[in-house]
Parts: sequence; C-alpha cells; structure tokens
Amino acid sequence: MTPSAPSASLDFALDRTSPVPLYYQLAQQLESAIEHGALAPGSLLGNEIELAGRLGLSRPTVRQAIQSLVDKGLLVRRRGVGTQVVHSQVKRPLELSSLYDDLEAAGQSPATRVLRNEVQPASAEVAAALGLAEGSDVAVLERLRFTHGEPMAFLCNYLPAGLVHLDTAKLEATGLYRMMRAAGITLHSARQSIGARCATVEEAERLDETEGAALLTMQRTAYDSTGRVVEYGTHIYRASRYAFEFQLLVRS
Amino acid sequence: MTPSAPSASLDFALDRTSPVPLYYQLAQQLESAIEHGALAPGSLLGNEIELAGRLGLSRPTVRQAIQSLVDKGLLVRRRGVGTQVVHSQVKRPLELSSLYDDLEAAGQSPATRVLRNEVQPASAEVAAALGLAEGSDVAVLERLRFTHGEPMAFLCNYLPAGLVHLDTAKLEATGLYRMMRAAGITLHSARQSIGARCATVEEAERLDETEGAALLTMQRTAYDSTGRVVEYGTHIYRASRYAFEFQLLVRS
DNA sequence: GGATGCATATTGTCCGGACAAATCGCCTGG
DNA sequence: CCAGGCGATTTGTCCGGACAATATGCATCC
Repeated sequence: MTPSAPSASLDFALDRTSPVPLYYQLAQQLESAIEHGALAPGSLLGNEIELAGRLGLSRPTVRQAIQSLVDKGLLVRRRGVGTQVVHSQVKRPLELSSLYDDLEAAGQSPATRVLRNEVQPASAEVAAALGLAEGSDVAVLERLRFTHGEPMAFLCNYLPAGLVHLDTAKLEATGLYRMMRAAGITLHSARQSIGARCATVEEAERLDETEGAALLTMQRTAYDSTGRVVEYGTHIYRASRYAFEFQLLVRS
Repeated sequence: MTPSAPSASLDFALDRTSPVPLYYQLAQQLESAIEHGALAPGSLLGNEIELAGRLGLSRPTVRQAIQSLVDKGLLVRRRGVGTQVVHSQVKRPLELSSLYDDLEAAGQSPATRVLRNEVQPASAEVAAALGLAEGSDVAVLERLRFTHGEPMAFLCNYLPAGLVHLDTAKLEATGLYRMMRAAGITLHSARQSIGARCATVEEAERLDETEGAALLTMQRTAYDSTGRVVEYGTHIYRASRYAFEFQLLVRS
C-alpha cells in the first residue's frame, strides 16, 4: 500500500520545433509510459517543480500535461502528497462509440449490407429528433451489420439531407461515423437511450433469431461541435451476440 | 446562423474572501446564466482579455473557468472567432448514474426492499471482479427497487468487507452510492456492460413479469480515486419500465 | 506511550506578460 | 465582378513567479 518511490528519470524527448504543443508531447509520452508499464501503477510521478526543471519546461506547461491525463483517469493528484499513477485494471476510455470501429478493433471483421439509402420527407418523429420542419428532406439509411457471416444488428439512421454524400458502396466498406468525419463533421456529443424488448416476427426473421428473443435497442441523437443535430438513429442488436461495454468517468 | 453579438455586461459577483476558487465561482455563474437563458445559445461570450479586465481577474483565471465549461460541453471556443454558447437541446451531461438518485430526480419516489445483507466468502467470479483472493470476506447485498409500488429492478451488489457499514434500514431509506459517499469513498470511474435477455421463471416471479419477458441487464465494477475496486454489481431491470439514458461527450 | 504541535513537501490558485496561429472582413488589383 | 492579400481580432501556447491550502512525518510535551 505504500506508494512507490518517485520514479526516477525517464527520458522524455521534447521537440520545440514541432508544431505539436509541448504539453501535448509530454502528455502522450507519459501516457505511453503508463500504458507500457514504465510507470508502475501507484508510483509517484515526482513533484511538478522538479520535473519542470528537469525537462526545461515551466510548471504550468507540465501541469497542463498532467491535468489532461488526470481528466482521462490515468493519474490522480493529491495535494501535499503528489501525483500517482492510478492502478486500474481497465484502460478503455469509452466515449461515443462507433459500432463499426468497435467491432474492427475487436478483430471481428464487420460487414455491412445496405438495405435502404434514399432521401424522403421527414416524419413527425424524425423531424422532431433532428430539429427540422416536418416534411423536410432527410436521408434514410437502413443497414444490417454482420460478424462472422451472421447478422448482429439492424441499424436505421436519419441525417439532414445534403450533410454527407452517402455512397452505398462506401457505406458497406466502412462505417457511417467514419464517413461523417471524412466529410468534415466533428462529432461532439450524443444523447443515447438503451432499452430492450422481445423480437417481433419480422425482426426475428431479419436478424436470424426466433420470435420473442431478447433484443437490445438503442436510440441516439448525435450533435456536432456547434450543437446542431447531425444524426438520429434507432439500432437493434441481438442480445445473444452483443452487449454495450464502456467505462464512465465521474467528474468531481 | 450569424452568431449573436457579444452579450453585453452580465453582472458577475466574485467574492475574493470566499474559500471557493475564483475560476470556479465564475464557471458556476456562467453555467447558471446559460442554463437560465441569460446567455442565449449561439451568442458570443466576448473576448477573454476584455472579460478578464472587466471582472478584475487575470486571463488565465478566466480561461480556466471557460475551459471547465468547454469540458462540460456547454461552450465551444474557436480561434479567431470567439467563445460561444452551444445551442444544444439537451443539457444533462449524465455520468456515473445512481439509480436511486435518477429516480428521485425524476420524481418517481423510489422505494427499496433489502432481501439479503450479509458477509460471506467470495466466489471465484466475485473475487476476480473485486480483485480479492477467493474466499475473502465480501458483503453481499440483494435488493428490490420499486417505483409506484411496482418492482422495477433487482440489484445484487458485492463490496469488500468492512468498506462501508451497510445498515439495512439506511439502505432502504437511501441509495448505496449515497452511503458510500457518506463513508468517505469518492467514486472515480466505473466499467459497465449492458445487455439483455429473457426472464427465467424465478426472475419473472420476483419482478412481477411473465416468463420470457425482456430484461435489461447491467454489470458494473466501480473504482475509487486510487483505482481500488469498491463495488461490483449485477442489476436486472424490467425493460418494460426502464431504459438507460445518458449523454456522451466526445473528447477531441 | 500517546497526543499535540510544527516543519516540510507538494499541489492548488492566481497573476502579468509575450508571442504564435487561426479566422474573418476589408481593401486592392486584375 | 472576382481573386488575392493584408490587417485586425481572438484564442492557443508558454513563461516565471508568488502565495495558500493540505497532507505527512517528526519532534516535543504531558
């Protein structure tokens, strides 16, 4: 339980000619040192003043680097004691997850079949969710996502028309969020609701389940950095093959 | 679409004799001004230098206040443009949620019945989840949560023995997280998994559902600020009466 | 031997300034 | 009328310093 002695001099290489900020360079190298095990969980980081002097940086810059890792949950600072590496079993950041990216990261080699990709007038529900007038043009997207050749989820998404060019071939080769990012849309936040229900006959057929099987449902409204709604979606997952996993940070 | 003119002088009252930090005082007053509508969505905040001068603060202090609201997703800064209020329909930046607090905030007047509250040796699964040796003493807690007189969830929790004194009467009057906080435990992060399945006969009976009804399942491992595991729980919700709602922030 | 108080170490807060980088609007020139 | 350049505005980064608040360990005193 006694916190380890301040980890001695790790060699951090800072490049002052680089356009990437110094605090960010330091934060990244600290993070990789933690991830890599060079900074053991529970070990103290050494005081900021001395660290700043050793690196040739000012204390505010060092603090900014440390603070960013504290925000990520990798470090804990305690006044009068020091900054130590949190010994957490888990690393996963969680944030706004993209199903496609999640599956790919898990080595599941996802595949997508686009069932529908067209523009049509918004229904009342969709218009309300997207913050548009009823009857406005919206892109409607229905997809089936597979892993290992088996269907795993049915995805239905609505986007304001003209926001992104939704090429069907591209949609089957990558994920929607990746396409939005490529179109210059930076996602900022999303409101989600996760529930469950039993499969209807049509749903069961579409997902290769039996009627009454448990399904996970997710509704998401995504916002870009200005607060505009850029996507509304209703997703249905086979509970037998999928669960949402994520880590939450409590902001004090 | 044109961003509103810089909102003129709002009167912020800063108390230098207060122990609460100046940047925090400013952040809170800004937040309440946004929540209250005094700062309209999309409106510019006015440049930092001038704002600092007007408030008698230094620019770093003002920046620290603004940054905390940016992290919360209430403001957006753009270099060369300014800082503006995000016009988001939703405000709640939900985080690690306490079911009890959630229900109470929604005016659902939750009630709890403690079915089991004892200390016993940890099974292999529980020991692994809590990071203890198999057979260590752990507190086992089984509760039923009601709203409007109807059962809504079955909660099973495990805690390292001796961490909190689990008084049954107190547990029925308040929530577990509130008791942990009162015992000096500051939650820091949690890993969650949300899935679904169909109710077994016993589960259906316990929750006043029919066999095969859809249930939402949640498993959570909670960590305190030093990274210690302080709680592991398996919760089961009636999907017909409950869904998880939360907002995610993307950290760029 | 135990409790109290003090010195020390470390982070938290705050200040003032300097320059860089990005964005936007305006003006000029073609 | 359009394109490009230029300057003004605003946030981003970084520095150096000062003092306050808190936790820890040690010495002292009862």
